[in-house]
Amino acid sequence: MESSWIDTSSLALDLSVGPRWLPDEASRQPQTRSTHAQQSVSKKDEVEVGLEAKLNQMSKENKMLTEMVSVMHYNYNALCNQFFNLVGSSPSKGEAESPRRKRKSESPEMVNYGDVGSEKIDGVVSYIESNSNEDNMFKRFREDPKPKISKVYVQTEPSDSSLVVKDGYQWRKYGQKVTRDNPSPRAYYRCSFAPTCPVKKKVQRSAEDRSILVATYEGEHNHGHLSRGAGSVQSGPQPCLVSIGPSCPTITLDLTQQGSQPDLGRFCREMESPEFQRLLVEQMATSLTKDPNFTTALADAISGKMSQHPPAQN
DNA sequence: CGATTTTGACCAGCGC
DNA sequence: GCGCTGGTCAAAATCG
Repeated sequence: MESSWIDTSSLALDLSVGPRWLPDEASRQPQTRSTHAQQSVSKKDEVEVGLEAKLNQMSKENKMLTEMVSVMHYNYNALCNQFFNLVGSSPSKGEAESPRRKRKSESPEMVNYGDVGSEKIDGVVSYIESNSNEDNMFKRFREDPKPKISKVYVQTEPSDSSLVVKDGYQWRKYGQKVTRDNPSPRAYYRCSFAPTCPVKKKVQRSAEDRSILVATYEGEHNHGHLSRGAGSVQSGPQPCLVSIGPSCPTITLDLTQQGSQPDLGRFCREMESPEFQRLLVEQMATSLTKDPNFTTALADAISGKMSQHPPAQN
């Protein structure tokens, strides 16, 4: 996941959380027409004030959630690094490379899908799987220390046949192969920003869904994030866009704020609490049920079902 | 002209 | 040992 914080453009934060203001709700507001002009003006003011308050509240919530996710990302990376240091304690990755062309097995054990995230890259949605499950990581490092591997699934235009995953890093392609289990070719890339950077990635279209690109990252960058802001090297939290799906409300998080470091410990404790988990689920459910598209689609589906199977007449 | 991509060849691991 | 396969190399081609 570390290499996958990409999109820079958006500062938008649409969590669809909390009470949602629906346009047609406005028209359903009390229709009673006051003949008194001043009364209607003051009502209008009240509505505006109320709306502003709601907006403020929502933006506060959004800000808080943004910080939480940012902290979660920080914490995750910190934990990973700690774990690497504690358990791995092996010579620097990449430096101690095994003899060249040593085949690496892609055993299921290596890629653990316990930690799944998602993000939006240049208009496409990607889902990230990384090998962060602690048990398996521990087992893996005890048995055979290997470079960190993560997978990124990138939804692309079906017409787009290129094997390019824009992740903000600079890659140099060094090979392409057609593999046995997949008719589409696999492209091999190496990080070309730093000659010593050991990170490699493989990009191949999914055999099941040709519109999905599967990028497999191996290793960790030993330099900052680049290719943003006129090629300047950047580090720290990268912007993150999370999209649950086309029909679901989007959660757009901006992690570009690099100013103050929030209280990591406090936020992490909060996020681990069952209360936070419960709230998260509640907010997801709320955002779904408040989404007019969702409710409309649900109503359509139900009415469709009912018309297919009309209730038994008595 | 330097950087990047393409592509055929080569090499090593693995299963039989 | 042999063949298959994935991963990498490196020369040529292409691009900006």
